[in-house]
Amino acid sequence: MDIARRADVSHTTVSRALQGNLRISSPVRMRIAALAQEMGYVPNAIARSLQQQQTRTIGVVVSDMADPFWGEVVKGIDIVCDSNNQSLLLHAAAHNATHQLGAMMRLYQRRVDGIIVVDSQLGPEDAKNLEALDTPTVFINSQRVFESATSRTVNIDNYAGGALAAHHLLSLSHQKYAYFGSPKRPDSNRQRSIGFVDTLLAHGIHTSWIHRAEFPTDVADIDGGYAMATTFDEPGVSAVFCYNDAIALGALAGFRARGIAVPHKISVVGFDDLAIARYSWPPLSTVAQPKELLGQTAMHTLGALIDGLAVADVILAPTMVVRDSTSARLKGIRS
Amino acid sequence: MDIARRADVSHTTVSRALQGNLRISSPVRMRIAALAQEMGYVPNAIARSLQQQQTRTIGVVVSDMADPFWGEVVKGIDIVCDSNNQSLLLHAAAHNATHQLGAMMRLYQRRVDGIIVVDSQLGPEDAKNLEALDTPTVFINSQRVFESATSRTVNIDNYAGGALAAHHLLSLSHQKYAYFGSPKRPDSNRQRSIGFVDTLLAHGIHTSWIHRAEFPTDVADIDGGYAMATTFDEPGVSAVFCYNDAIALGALAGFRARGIAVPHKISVVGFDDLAIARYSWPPLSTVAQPKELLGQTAMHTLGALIDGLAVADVILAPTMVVRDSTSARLKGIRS
DNA sequence: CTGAAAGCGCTTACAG
DNA sequence: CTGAAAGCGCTTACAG
Repeated sequence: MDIARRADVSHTTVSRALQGNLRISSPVRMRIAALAQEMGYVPNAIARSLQQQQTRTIGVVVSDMADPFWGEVVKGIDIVCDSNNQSLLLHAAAHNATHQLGAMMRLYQRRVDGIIVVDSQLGPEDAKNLEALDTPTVFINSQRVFESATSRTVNIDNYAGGALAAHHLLSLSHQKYAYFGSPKRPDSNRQRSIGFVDTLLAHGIHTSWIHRAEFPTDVADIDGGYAMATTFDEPGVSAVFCYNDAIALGALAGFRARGIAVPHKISVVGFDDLAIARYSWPPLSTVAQPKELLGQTAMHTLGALIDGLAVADVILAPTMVVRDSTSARLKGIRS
Repeated sequence: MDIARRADVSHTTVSRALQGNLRISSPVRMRIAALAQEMGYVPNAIARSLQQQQTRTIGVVVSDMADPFWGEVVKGIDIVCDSNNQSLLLHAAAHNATHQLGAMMRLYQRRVDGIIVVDSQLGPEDAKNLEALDTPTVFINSQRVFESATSRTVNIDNYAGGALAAHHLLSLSHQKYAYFGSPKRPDSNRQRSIGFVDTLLAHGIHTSWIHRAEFPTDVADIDGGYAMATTFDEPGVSAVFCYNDAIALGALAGFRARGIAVPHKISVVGFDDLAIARYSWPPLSTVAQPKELLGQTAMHTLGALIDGLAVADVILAPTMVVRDSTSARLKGIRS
């Protein structure tokens, strides 16, 4: 270390001084600090990581960074990383289980202290790989459910979200309903639809009055929503609950293309509350997820896991945001 | 190294075998590979980085990860990182020059091989800090222009984009125009508006027929667009070009709130071509930026910089995407 | 074809 | 209060 020579002390002393170790005398500490400043010395975090067997880095794997929903979640993660003086190693395009596992492997090579995977597609068959990685991991809105000793889960309460949508629509006295689902997200799709349907049934809506649509797994959500809205044709349905805002936004466009007025002919509710939802036409009624909070909570859970503390899975509550894409039933499609 | 003992060879041999070094005999290589596999050995990239003085990591600093535009750019960056076997260290919420410099400092501590800053707010006064960092850097869509030996720039041609918008609107025979600008992005805002205005002037539009609006710097783009649309009041203006899609989307909502039909009363064109732009109401005519390509190009430029090759700044061409938010002039606001 | 040794830039127990 | 030494997990020039 050059600065050791110029300060005429040892290596060791410089290292300690820069850490603010109180065993180093104040004058020496000042001199070293000044010298470091002047020489533009910046400690090498790589060397430090190697020595300490800890990188202060957390890995994040995301299915699709172009999705604004995940953008907000990652922002939440980043904020707490920043305030913890941790860094964030990102894999931004891991759209299936294989890619996600691959990304986790690469993160492990870099010895991240922990991993957050967002929109996880991993299932029980991956549990052994996970344990082999032996890195604390938290899953945000995982799409399949399974247990692993080194991992925890932070999820939105999808069932409750579906119920929220149902209550809102029920209060508007609709009678026939539809659910526009996403085939790519088995677990959350199921939970949302079940929460929705259960609630409708509990309020006297007959099964035959509840319809479902799904789109091919290889099309984007928004296109899927558009497609479902243009082809959907159940007489009397006046309210549709969509798996997420992207689908709802597509559906809005699809209904418009058919000349079916929202909300007069049909009410639509989404899920997520994207930034854009307030500005769609009509402004979208939707079940809101606390996106940044999901990220922050995941970081806190991961922190506990890393520190070896006991932590439980967490489930966050959604809220209903009413805007103008829903209104009281007048009449449905065709009659 | 445990595996060295079990294979009954040295440390050195294991290291070489795992690298596929041909100087190691084939049988030994096989045996070691099998052992490594069986023992679940994964090389420590941190140690490797320290030894090689190269981390194969690139740092990315973004002003706001919740913005879908940057999400797509980062996705482009990630894709080439992935195929280069590089990792991506992200700082996701550096919304001003100070934060951006701070983030770059943290990246330097981790000895990233290079840095990409997206939506850079840095200006000439930061040049010396940049050079002190002595890390190859590329700026994507930087908002201020300056030179630095260690950095390059990848930008959209903002001037050409403004001209594209003007040509499109001119072809629809509008007469009075407005530009809805973003005060937070001095350089690109200026370029887009100048490209727009120059082109209009060149086609005989009188200066007094071109109006501009801007919103307070502390409000979000989309809200700013809404605000401008609801307050804008220049008689006869029948076409507005917005700094970006967020502003245009807000403006669409604002005009709608006032009962001003788009495009019948007023045409609006955006800039960016966000995924949502096709699904707004009406679908937005906009100047498209090649978002993933911006990210990929930045990576290639950065690669050259890292390898010490000569590279120039690059300017990418925008394209005009015509949808339904623009049409031939009928009449403007009020008359 | 294989190994012993040095070194990347730090931190920290041990000794003084 | 300060320093010499060992070690984190790798790679690679040098020697054999």
